[in-house]
Amino acid sequence: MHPPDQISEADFLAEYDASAFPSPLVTVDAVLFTYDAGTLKVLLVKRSSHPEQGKWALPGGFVDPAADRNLNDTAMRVLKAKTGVTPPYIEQLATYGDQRRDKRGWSLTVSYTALIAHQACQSFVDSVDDVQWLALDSAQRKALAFDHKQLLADARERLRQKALYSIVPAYALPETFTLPELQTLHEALLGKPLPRKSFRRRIEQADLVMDTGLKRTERGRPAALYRMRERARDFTFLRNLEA
Amino acid sequence: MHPPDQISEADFLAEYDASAFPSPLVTVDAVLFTYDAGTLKVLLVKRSSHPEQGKWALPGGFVDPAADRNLNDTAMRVLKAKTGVTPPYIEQLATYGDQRRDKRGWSLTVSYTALIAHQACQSFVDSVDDVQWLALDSAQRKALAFDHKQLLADARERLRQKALYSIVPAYALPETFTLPELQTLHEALLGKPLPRKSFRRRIEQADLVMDTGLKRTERGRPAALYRMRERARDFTFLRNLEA
DNA sequence: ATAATAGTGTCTTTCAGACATTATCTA
DNA sequence: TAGATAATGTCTGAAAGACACTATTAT
Repeated sequence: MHPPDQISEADFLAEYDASAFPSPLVTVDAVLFTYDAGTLKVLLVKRSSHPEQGKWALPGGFVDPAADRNLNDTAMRVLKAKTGVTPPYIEQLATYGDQRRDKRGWSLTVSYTALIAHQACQSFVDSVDDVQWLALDSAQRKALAFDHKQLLADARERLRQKALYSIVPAYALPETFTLPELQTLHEALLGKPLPRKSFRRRIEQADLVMDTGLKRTERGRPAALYRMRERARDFTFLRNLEA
Repeated sequence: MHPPDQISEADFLAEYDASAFPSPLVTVDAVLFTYDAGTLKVLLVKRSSHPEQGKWALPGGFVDPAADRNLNDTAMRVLKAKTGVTPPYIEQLATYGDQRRDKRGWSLTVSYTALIAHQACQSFVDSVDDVQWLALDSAQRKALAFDHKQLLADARERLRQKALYSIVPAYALPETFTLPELQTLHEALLGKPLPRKSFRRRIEQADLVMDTGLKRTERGRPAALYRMRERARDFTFLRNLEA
């Protein structure tokens, strides 16, 4: 056994100076997806200041120890600043930290994935010119700031996986939606068509959605409008759709 | 459009002082599991200094911007310091950051889950007295430093999930192992018995293990010794075992 | 031979895939 | 009515659960 220090914890804390040690820069970045006009889109922000000034980036910002009680607060603050609202689905994805990703020095960013209905923040986003929804496919071909291309690819891959065993992607739709709508969203994530019957059957059997009684007619037979049940947020099917 | 700053990025970086802004303390903690004598165990370290001096904690440490190129380096450095080796399986799990978790101030820790064979570091661990393997169940009942009880619970839950759709837990076993051995490990994680036939069938059909030709006899009929194929690291079954 | 453990054969059950059929709207 | 899209019926196939059975060791 090492002998314990002779000073008390209180004395230790009184003396402690956090800024005495070199520490990474700490940020939070969010990958906010939506589904609009048959297209997966992601929210990007034009960087107004150095470094990487002028480039498009994921919405993000420094953790503010004074304003944020925890990391989730930071993520929500950052997203609200760019969309005017807080998305109905937000989840921590991964943390990226290394020497090189930011020219200012050793930096670390905690990445969040979030989903929102396009209409829920359309007017806000349209009102500013440094924020835009970009089609996911073109965003992934673009040069983004820092390692955001990687964060974006990882977030998409995670959401793609979820499309195989959950209906979490539905949070990218309005509160009420049709099953064909949800199916095309899943198909966009998976990059391939899904069997209609299987898709509906598993959702209905697991009782993940509630029929509103309303219908939406676009062309052809009207589709039933559903609302997600809260249990769908965490529900996972025992069996994946084929990858 | 905002006008871009007139100074160049190079000038900006030359002026930039990272320590001018308050930043969280940044650490990495690792949850290292093993399976020995029919028991799940986790590696704990006795804290030699303030804060939480004398309490048991997960192995961890500050990110060292000078020594670590990235977060993985930090995780491996921390684990090597406590076990003498680097585990064959290590994966980032989640990041915990808030005002309260560390009395020194706003702090953030990136949690890693790792697996290793007990024998691979037994002698090293036995040689020091501030490190020990503790049965997972008792560790979870103990008061651990900081929010490590939560990190431990989350890591266990993630590994439990993996037991349902992969054979990743096998990295907690020696390089060669028997299928009954692997099955009892999965059963320990899931807290319930598994059907023998199903367990073997899916592993064999997916060709996740290689027969070494050797047998191990404990009592009764000798069991075949297998080695994991590299593809088992990332393989996931299409269908989960029943939760 | 018996006890103990490893490993197999095979039937049932569950649920996704395939695909034809029916339903309900607009023009 | 035709065209379009939504929704269902029903068969097939793949893979997990149940469980009885066989195989191989030590004592």
